[in-house]
Amino acid sequence: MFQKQVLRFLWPVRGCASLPAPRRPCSSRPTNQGRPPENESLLESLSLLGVDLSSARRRQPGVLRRLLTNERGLALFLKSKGAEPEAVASIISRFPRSITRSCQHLEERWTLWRNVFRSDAEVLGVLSRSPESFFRSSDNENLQENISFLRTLGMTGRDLHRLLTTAPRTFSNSVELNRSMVEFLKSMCVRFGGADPQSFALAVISRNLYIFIRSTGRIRANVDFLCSSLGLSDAEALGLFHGHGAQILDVSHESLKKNVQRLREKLGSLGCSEDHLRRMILNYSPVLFVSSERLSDKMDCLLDGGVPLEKILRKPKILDFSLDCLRERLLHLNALGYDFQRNGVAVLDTSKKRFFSKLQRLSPDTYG
DNA sequence: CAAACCGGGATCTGCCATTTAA
DNA sequence: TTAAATGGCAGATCCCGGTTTG
Repeated sequence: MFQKQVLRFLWPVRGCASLPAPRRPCSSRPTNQGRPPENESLLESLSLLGVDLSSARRRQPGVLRRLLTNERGLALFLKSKGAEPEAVASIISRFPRSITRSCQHLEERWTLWRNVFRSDAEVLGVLSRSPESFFRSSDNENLQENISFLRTLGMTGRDLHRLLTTAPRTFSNSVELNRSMVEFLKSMCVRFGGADPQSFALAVISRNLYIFIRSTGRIRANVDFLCSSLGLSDAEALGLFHGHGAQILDVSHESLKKNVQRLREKLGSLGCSEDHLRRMILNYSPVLFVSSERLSDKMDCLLDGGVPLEKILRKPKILDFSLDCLRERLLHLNALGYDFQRNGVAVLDTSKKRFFSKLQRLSPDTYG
């Protein structure tokens, strides 16, 4: 109890267990390149926990020089939540600074995360996957503000759960950063003449859970590029980004440009116009996720398999499926003399189960 | 009834650069 | 000055099935 008070007095701002490293006296010169040496007993203690020291050293060398750390407290804490020793070692190896958090701080942060999740196991799962997301910030107040802010926006418990599970880094962003992303999304809505910026922002977030871990600069660049490159009207842009286009906002800007350009070239070589390109992307913009080489191969595969180009342009979603999957299905369908022109291509955009029951109906003798 | 529409699930971290704090 | 905190980046689908529609 006494010790805790002392620590809090010495480091009242952040809930940190450790003291700042004291000045080294002049008489004992630092040994390696003017830096104080690593803390030998800390290294021992970490080794005992199974931590990969070289990994820790490579990532956050400063931590290994600290005189006061809380690795044992952290290990006990995580164990009490159900973590295996290997998981603890992995967490510390990947984010060494985790050992500088005090037990009280850990309890607080865990509680805040736990309120969003359904069980300790879920928290542990995400934490193990991405230790950095949990530990990178020591600001629990900011975490609380983030949760309040997102709730105020109108996000439900389920939304928060999806968000924290999928993109846990979001919750370690400063609340100002998240707020500015929301403001940016609202301004997008206004720019395109939308009526309800708030629900537009929520829709984009719900369709693209990674949005908060992107920069507004990237999103803006992608929006501007798509609008000008495709010559979108306000209404088209609004509809696109509110719908499936939300997903493609966080593709890296260079990739997006490249994929649009390659798609443009591919369609051009097939005799399509700019308008075909525009309509294809508006029909299913996630087609821009497909890497350009793969996309070209898939289109060739479909065309060779007898799928009319017009059908592909109208339903680019079939390009989502793997080359192997498309080949296999085309093989089956061609063997049965399936007419894509007459019967459409929706049969390619189904689950395996549905596809084979469809085949069965088409040819009970072969597939029954 | 089957086809078409539509959205969601898994996973997406680990590293570097810059700014801030002590 | 060092280390902590924070922002930002690269990478580049595939598939399933509930619900609505015809």
